[in-house]
Amino acid sequence: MIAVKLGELYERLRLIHGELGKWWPGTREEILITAILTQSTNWKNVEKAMENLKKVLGDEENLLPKLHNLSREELAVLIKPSGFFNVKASRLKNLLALLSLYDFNLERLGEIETGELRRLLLNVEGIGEETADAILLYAFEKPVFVVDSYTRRILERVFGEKPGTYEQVQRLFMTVYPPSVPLYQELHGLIVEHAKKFCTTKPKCDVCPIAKDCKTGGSFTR
DNA sequence: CACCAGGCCCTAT
DNA sequence: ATAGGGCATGGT
Repeated sequence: MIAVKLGELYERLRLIHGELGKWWPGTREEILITAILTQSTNWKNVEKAMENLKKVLGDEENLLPKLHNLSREELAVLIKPSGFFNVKASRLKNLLALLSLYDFNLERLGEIETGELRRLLLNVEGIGEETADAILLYAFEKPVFVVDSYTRRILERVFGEKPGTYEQVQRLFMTVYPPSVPLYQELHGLIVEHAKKFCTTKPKCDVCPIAKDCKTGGSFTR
């Protein structure tokens, strides 16, 4: 049995899934929106909700200011397919309120120091660590690694590791992998895509190419 | 029919 | 710190 090294994970996943390209679709404005819509929700449902929004607001720029002018109730109806529509409508409004303080100028927001911008996002009710980091990595292109439930699951199943806190997992990845926006974007996407195929709640290790190196066979090493 | 999906917040322990 | 419940639609 071969021990899988965390540092080899990216390469292994790349060989299995190829290049993802732009994994998180949409403009930066859309990414800010979908980051909230996708919370614990299938991407298909997020797409339906986004289509509703575009249908009403048009699919060109300035989505955010237009959204800001909708009421929470109007918003809730439009994003219904994404589930949790009441809480998500509030969360979106909260984020939009923050963005409005910067006149929805994403360029200017992007110039804010990463740690500071992260704090701003975390102060928004409804944005937790994962959503904040997803926004930082995919919308603002900051080299911050995103940790989600799949990342923990893979750490657990493939490496037999107790995941620990969000920060611990994030630091682990960011220690092993050098800070790189394309790398972090791609690696997180690969983890999600791999997990969706093989690391569902009912593991499909029988058809997973790296299952033979999982904790049932391999061991974790740095 | 049951179960889950690219979380977060609040409460209780 | 960690566990559990609520939030809700649509796909399998």
